[in-house]
Amino acid sequence: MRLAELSERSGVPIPTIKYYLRERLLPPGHRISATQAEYGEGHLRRLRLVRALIQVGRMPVATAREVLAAVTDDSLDPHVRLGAAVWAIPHGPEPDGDDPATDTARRTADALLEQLGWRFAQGTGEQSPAYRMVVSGIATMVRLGYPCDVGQLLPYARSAAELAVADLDLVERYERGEEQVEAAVALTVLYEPVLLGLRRLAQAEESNRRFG
Amino acid sequence: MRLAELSERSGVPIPTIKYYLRERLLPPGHRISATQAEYGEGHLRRLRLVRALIQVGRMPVATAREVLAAVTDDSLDPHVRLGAAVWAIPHGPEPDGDDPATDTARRTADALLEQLGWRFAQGTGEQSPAYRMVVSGIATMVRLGYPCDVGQLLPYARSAAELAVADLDLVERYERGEEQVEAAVALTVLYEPVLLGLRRLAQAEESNRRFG
DNA sequence: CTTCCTTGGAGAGTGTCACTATCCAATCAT
DNA sequence: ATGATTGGATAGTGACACTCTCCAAGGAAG
Repeated sequence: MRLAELSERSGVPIPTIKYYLRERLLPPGHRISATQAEYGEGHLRRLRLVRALIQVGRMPVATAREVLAAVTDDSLDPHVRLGAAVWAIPHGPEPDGDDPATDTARRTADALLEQLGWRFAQGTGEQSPAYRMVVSGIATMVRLGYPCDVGQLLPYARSAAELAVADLDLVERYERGEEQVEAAVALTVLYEPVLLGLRRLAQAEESNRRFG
Repeated sequence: MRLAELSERSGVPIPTIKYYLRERLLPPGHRISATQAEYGEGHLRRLRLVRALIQVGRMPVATAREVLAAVTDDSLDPHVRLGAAVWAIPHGPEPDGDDPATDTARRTADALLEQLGWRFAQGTGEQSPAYRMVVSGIATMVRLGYPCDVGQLLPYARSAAELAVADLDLVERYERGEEQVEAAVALTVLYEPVLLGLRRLAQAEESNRRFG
């Protein structure tokens, strides 16, 4: 398959594909001659994943590159690779270390994880992006004057635990290996908007039930 | 309080506050003289909310303006206002109408809502942003070759329903009125990163339990 | 009073980042 | 042979959230 066909079948404009190639989000095609390269189904698949990460996951190009590098790194054990890929995924704004609200948030988060018995959640040694994400979110709420204590967060954490079970069930449908890692990344990222959308719909439904 | 003090207490640079004033994200201060204006606690509160919407919610300025306009619109009934504010909130990429994957996604979403009995979820007349968000997310997964049928989505929808109950419980702690609408907006937006972060942490925990 | 500093406001400029337009020489199709 | 197409490199575009610079009108210190 040539660049033009890759573009047609993926719906991504040719210059954009060239850009992704340049940024090493997409591996180069198999060179046929000095001016032609051949692309396979793997490229098509990878290209769609890239688009999903960038457009749906709103991920910066540099971050997407890291995630994809982890997905493809054959030198790692699949389980480790999965961890590395998901580890690289998001990370909004970093928690502001100078802010007392951040300290409060950190204590709340730690208490919550303690109560849930999530010992691996903070990551090994340094703190995981997910942990920082939670802390920074709580800190923002504290700053705005919303209480946001452990009791308030618990139902959210319990729902998150259910979600994780559903996630892992889906991931286990795939063969261990690159395919599974790719599925994990895709499902983690792509279910986010779906989940948030469903939450909004459920809110509307619940709101109507109570006040309607 | 003068602009300088507002800036110090909020941590937002003066030029940025001026920018928000220009963009009508922040109501103008009470003019004391031709060159001076006084700002109150309400301004500080609003300013922090603006930052939260833009930086945490990654919301474009224009969208934030709409949301805030709905929050402040005294001519509307609080319940309607709440709906209007949340309605305006985000909405990543629009579903691509020309794509067969979008049709599949729409059917899946409709079947899911049918099965759940969520009748208000699609919005009145036109489709709600949340519904479009869900459709576009499902379509992306279909395009990537992930099955994503009703059975697969159901556990997510059930968790979303639990989340909505928790959300509405929190919102009901506040007095009906602007305060409540503001709380609803803040909680909807600010709990998103927390929720997604908790999901990642729970995934790590669950993954460790299964493969660790 | 006068001199200096600060204030709020307005317009233009900056940085970032994902993408796109333009060229170019080599090569393929006819 | 010859015109179109390909992949690759370089530079440009557009959107957007700020941020800089200037200005005239007040206020404050001497």
